[in-house]
Amino acid sequence: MPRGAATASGTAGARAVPEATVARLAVYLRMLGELADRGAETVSSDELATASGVNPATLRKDLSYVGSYGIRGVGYEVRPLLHHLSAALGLTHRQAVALVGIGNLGHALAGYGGFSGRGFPVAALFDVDPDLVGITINGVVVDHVREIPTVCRARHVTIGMVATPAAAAQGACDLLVRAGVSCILNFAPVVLQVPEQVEVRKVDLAVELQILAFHVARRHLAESAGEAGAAGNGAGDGAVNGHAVVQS
Amino acid sequence: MPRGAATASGTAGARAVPEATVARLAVYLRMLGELADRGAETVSSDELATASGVNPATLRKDLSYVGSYGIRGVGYEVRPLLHHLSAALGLTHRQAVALVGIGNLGHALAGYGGFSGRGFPVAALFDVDPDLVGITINGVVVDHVREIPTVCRARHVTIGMVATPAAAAQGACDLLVRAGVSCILNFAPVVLQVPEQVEVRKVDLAVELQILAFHVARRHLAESAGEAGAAGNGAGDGAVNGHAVVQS
DNA sequence: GCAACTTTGTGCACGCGTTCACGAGCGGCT
DNA sequence: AGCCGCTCGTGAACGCGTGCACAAAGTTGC
Repeated sequence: MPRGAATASGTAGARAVPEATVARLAVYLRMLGELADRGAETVSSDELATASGVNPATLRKDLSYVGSYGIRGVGYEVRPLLHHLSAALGLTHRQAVALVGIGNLGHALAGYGGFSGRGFPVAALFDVDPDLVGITINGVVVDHVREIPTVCRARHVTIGMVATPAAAAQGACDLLVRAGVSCILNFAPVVLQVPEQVEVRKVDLAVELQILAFHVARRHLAESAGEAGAAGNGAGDGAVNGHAVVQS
Repeated sequence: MPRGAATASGTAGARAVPEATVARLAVYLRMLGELADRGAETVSSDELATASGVNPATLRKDLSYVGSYGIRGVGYEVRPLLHHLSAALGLTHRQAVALVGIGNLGHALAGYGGFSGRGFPVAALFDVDPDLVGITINGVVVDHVREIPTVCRARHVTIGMVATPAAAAQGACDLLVRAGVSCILNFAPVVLQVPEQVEVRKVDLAVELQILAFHVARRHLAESAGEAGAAGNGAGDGAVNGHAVVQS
């Protein structure tokens, strides 16, 4: 990590879009898609914000990061905003996705319609198991992991997903990196080591459950211990602090 | 949201553990498990932090939230810390999990060994499809969604997972809430409406990919625009700004 | 054409989370 | 036993993200 140097200001010049904003923009995009399907012409920031589960001011600020196309007194035109957001999120070109690890989770991901339906066709599948290599899932043939560099380059894969067991994840990741993949979505419960240019996002289902388990325990604790007065059915005092819904 | 009143200090008294800290504690716990399997006796905050992909200071502060059991000059004893963290995260009792929606993703989640292996046995499965109701996955029979309230109560389910299509998610969520489930992990691409006491976490795979796509696009942009020198074959410069790895 | 209402865009402040830096305690060595 | 080196625990500062509140701008009604 850099010390004090380069206080994030100098670099590109284009105002960097915060990570959290990018995540929300993707949600807005989906909501806009639904609105467009429903035939809506315009949306106010209030409507779109409540539908997305965020504060209206946050939404407006988020949209302002990518340049504002709203009409004061009216709201946002659904179709233009949808296209604009798509462009801002880099969805103008379909991004080919490679998936390594066709186990339990991998198989589901390979068959998941939500990816290709939203511009992310799963273009390559890999595993080491000889019984899996050669089979076809959703029209894509499973190749051996050693083919990752050649196949990924040939099919212009830009995003990799790692759904292997923990022990194999780093190796799969290394192969993807060697294939020129610069963004990786990691489902394996390990912290991947990657060169600086490569971006990794981690989705850890067991951790998600543990976070919830913590809240269950805390709730039980607070409920059995402290509560004396009040109905205890949740609302009211606000003893236990603030935000009930996280909706990360 | 409250204005100035109750500046988060007065409340319960027990220092509230930040959400982000809880998420990291779960990661530390896993790493400690691996270390214990490997026969390690002690770990320093530096080792555990790098293994978990976080700053050592952050790790120490995180651990201090749940009471510190470290030994100055030595580090942390693996086994005691592991037990202590398990207790702090509410893993002393196994939390029964219910899964609604046995589609592509749901089937994989039902068969995923990582849950029951880490203290979260999948104790109930639900769907509306008559072809699915009655079949057995990993020793658990799929029940009809209408059975959610009775079955969940009978099996002491504390955590619910929603893996239905978007249109059915809210209904499934409502049934889980009525069954007394207070924590829900939502895989459907909708913002669930829940009463205040219920906590929802969202895992949205399409959004994750879109976030990565954004970074791919930004990288392409920066690379084609500004860059003049360098090989461009992947390794090397690292000119593009700051943090490459997010590992959320 | 003017006034009033509606809704966007954004400067500002608050609070949270992360990181640094340093004091406090513990083990090992002489 | 005393000193030294190592590592934890934590107070303080920085930076970021969020939410409020208000000005700018456009639209509708008269």
